[in-house]
Amino acid sequence: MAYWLMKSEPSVFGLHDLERAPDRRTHWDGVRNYQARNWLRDVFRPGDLAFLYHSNAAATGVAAIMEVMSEGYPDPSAFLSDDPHHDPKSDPANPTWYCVDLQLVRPLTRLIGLAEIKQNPQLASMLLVRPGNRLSVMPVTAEEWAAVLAMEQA
DNA sequence: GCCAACGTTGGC
DNA sequence: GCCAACGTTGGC
Repeated sequence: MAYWLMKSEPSVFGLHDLERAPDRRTHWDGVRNYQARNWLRDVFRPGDLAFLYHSNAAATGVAAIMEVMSEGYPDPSAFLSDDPHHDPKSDPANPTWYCVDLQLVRPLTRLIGLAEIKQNPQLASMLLVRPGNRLSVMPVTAEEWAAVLAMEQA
């Protein structure tokens, strides 16, 4: 079982939206980065857990825990001409982009802020805090996962 | 809103 | 295949 971190701008889709979604479940579509695509397509498995991370917001940080509910499958938004994530170069017969389904497990009792995460020596090597990292989907180690959750009580 | 850092594109 | 220009991400 693997752990992941998924970034989303709360003004576009955040914890609030996930809590209101049917079954508190969503299609995590629109990822347009090849490294992230490879993980979604090849590595994500049902039962994996993922942090929901709020990016580009007044308060950035880890907001919730989600569970992976599907294997990776072709991202339908790539084929919709009126979708903001439309990619005319993606061939439905050989899709470029993949997505997964995620379900809310629970919100964290408080937002674990990026600044706190950067200050935690246990999380110094977390991909999230690597300078210039622009991945919107990234793996989290079991140790990092536990260290973030330990901060929830602080 | 600024801007640094990065991935992608496209000319050659 | 190189690499400069461009667009995007995302913290601040």
